Amino acid sequence: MSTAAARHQRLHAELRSRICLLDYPPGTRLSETALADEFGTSRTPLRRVLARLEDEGLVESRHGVGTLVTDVDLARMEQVYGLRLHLAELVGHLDPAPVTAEVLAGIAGYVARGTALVASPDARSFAQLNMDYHGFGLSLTDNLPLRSTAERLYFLTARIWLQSIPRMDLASECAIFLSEMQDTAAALATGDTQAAAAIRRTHIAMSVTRMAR
Amino acid sequence: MSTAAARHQRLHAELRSRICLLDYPPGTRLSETALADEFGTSRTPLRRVLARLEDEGLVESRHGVGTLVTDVDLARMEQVYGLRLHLAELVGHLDPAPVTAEVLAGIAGYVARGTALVASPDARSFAQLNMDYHGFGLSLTDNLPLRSTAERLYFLTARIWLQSIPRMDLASECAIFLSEMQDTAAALATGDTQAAAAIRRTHIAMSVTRMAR
DNA sequence: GCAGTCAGAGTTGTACACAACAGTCTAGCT
DNA sequence: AGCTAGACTGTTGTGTACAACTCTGACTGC
Repeated sequence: MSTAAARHQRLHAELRSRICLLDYPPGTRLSETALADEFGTSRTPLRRVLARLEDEGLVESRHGVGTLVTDVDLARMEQVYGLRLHLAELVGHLDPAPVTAEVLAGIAGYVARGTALVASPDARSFAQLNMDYHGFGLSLTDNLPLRSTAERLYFLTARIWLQSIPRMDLASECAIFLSEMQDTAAALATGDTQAAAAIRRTHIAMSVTRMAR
Repeated sequence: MSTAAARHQRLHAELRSRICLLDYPPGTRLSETALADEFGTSRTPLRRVLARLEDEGLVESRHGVGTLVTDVDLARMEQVYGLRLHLAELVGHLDPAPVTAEVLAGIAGYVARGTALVASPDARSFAQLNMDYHGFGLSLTDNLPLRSTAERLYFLTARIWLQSIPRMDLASECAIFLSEMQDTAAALATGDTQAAAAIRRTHIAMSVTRMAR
């Protein structure tokens, strides 16, 4: 693989992570020159990354003003959630991946991380774990376009939970999350990816209703 | 709207159309300088467009070689079709748009174009009509992410029909297409967008099985 | 005759200088 | 005092020169 494409992927994932973990809160002005300087490159390859983030709806470049992190609210994102629910369900029906020992080891690891999170709740750790866990959930299907589509939509809504957590009970959210992972582990132990996908779907739906309060 | 963004949209739509109508068959080497010259701009804005097309999977840039139109075959695209089927169905369930007089006028127009197509069948005209009609079908939902996602996946598979038509019966395909549009017109006349979406879904599915032969 | 090598053309990737633009602050006039 | 014009600063968008890379083909040595 060419190093240029690899660097592009790295920068894209890094900036996307910063945006979705609210290191760059909505409205933040990202400086192309500052970022290029930080990553030891010129503006040109960096603009390639920002362009992709703009196509994905995470930033918005305005001539003469700056590159602004987009603002998101639950109302505008409800359409995305409506679609995400169905896609989560589809993971269990469209080219489901065989449940290998590797998969079982993966879910066990997430249960462990979830247990640790419940022991010492932290909003940012929750968000990071949720992000990683979403990637794991996508690995349950071999349907590549489904994966990339669901990923795209996930990162579009990922920030909302962190924005809403001040109005919610963090400890309770962590416990619910761990509970979901445990249920998923049980489903995967029997090789039932459909059940795992259904669990994910209902979890997302309930999470939305809790945030909407 | 800034003229820069507008031009970007224009060039993107134009190149995408050329690729999906096989003006640029798979494997074609697109020259950045030649395209920049044709559109009266420099390589920089044009590369922005090509980057987007690459993210969408329609072209692939290789350093020192060129920007190649991607190759697609039905086998690799079956995953995309599997997803498209469900999304087509969702158009009728997720934020369905009210059936206005404008919508009815739209479908009537497409039936007319379909009738003309049956009168004098032509592969390229079919493909163009199919492309426009797909956009119309998306207008039946107000769910924006569903629209953009379905559009993205459509253009990923749009070329396959034109590639397969030499092994199929063009007149028969045109008749089937017209029949679908007439059924859709009847469904929309009763305000039943769910039925319209279901018709679209079954049509896509049957089209795939015919192409697979 | 054949294989290896090297030079050349053509391409995309990168860096940088400059143009275009938006917002702000100040100076000057009324 | 208030208001307007204009310069100034900082940003993104564009153009262009050059670097990095791939492939081809001819040439040279054996």
